[in-house]
Amino acid sequence: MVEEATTEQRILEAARKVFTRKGMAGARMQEVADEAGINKALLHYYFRSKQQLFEGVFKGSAQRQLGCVWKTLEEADSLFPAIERFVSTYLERMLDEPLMPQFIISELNRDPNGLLEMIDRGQGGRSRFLHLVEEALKRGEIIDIDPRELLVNMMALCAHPFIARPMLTHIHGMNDEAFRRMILKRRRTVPEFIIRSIRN
Amino acid sequence: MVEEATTEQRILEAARKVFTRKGMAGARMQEVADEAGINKALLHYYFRSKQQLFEGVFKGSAQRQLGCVWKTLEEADSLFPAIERFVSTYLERMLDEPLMPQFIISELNRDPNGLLEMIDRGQGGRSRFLHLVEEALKRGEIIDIDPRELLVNMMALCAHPFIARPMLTHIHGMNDEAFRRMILKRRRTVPEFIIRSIRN
DNA sequence: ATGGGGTTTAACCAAATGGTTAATATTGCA
DNA sequence: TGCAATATTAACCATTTGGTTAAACCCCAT
Repeated sequence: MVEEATTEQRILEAARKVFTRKGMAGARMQEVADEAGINKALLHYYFRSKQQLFEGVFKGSAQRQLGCVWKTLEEADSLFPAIERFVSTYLERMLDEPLMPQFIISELNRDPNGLLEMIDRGQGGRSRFLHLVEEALKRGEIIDIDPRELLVNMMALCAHPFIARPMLTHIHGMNDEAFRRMILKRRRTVPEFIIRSIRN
Repeated sequence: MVEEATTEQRILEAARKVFTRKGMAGARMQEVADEAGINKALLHYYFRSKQQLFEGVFKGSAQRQLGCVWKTLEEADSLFPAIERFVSTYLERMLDEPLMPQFIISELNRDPNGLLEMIDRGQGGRSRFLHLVEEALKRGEIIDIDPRELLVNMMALCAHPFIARPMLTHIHGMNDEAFRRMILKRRRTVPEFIIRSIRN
């Protein structure tokens, strides 16, 4: 028996699509309703306002995605494997939801308050990472580098291809399949790139 | 004698601010008019439509900024200096206009057609860069690396701090001054990071 | 001064948009 | 079966928004 999606799920899925495509300001409630195959009034029956719908989508989608990425850092017990797992997990997650990074970034720029608290979930992973860098430094495994800057670089190398996707695919003349292959390849090359540049 | 800005200039400047803050969809013509200290009708007197105003702002701002960054690659005659100049020029330019990267990226994601042609101005710099990588490879200066991927990494390391600024400053508890210092420091550390990881 | 071109404004308009209402259809259950 | 709660819809509303119009204003060459 085919379990049909509940109306609420269909709405959230439709809203996710429309919001990530058009952004909060550009998204139209009517478009979400159409995408979900329902009436606009029904949309407001389930989610009283656009803001509320937005939060419903954002919190679910973003937290699910980012959560398991940060977790790789918390679980790691030495630096190089931490980097490898962080990068490959990040890239694999985002392949499932390629518009998510740009969406998060975009909304964070428009409304820094209220969304940032969600980022705080990653603080555990962050401090764990800083600790791993310190340890590796003490053991003489890596050169002296600002651990915060290293984290910035890791996130940059992971996220940027998704965020700048239209630009990259255009500059390098890639189609969707080529983009996908590039990301899969980067699961290996990005950790190599990072580790080569910090290894002692 | 103080040369006052012409009305058209004031409009463009105001529009740039509003568009970069709110994006195309979120920007309001009234807000641009207010910011410029003029009437909304006068806005339409100078720029017949929102789209036209948007293009006026975008083409000027983006082309001016990106133009001289790509130029650093065209002018360079060996790889490592090319990387150094590209990075420092990029970072310095974007410090003047910190919202520009996010703005470009964001609009490129919403409307890939029509804006992409502007990116093509960079093709000269791109092919020059690929050539420099090949040469360095032949001379045995660097390890075997996909030059396109190297370019992606360079752009990622430059652009990402600006694009993800609210997230970064929040995660690492930075204020505006700390962010600025971080960018200035990266003029040196990013080229080091890149070159260390590709040098033979 | 004055008439005419470019500039600026107040008032206005039509369409789009987020949101509401009241009535109808469906479902679960006593 | 019948009734109450839930789900769904069509029609409607108030506000916002991009855009227009026609009149006023300013400046300067005649």
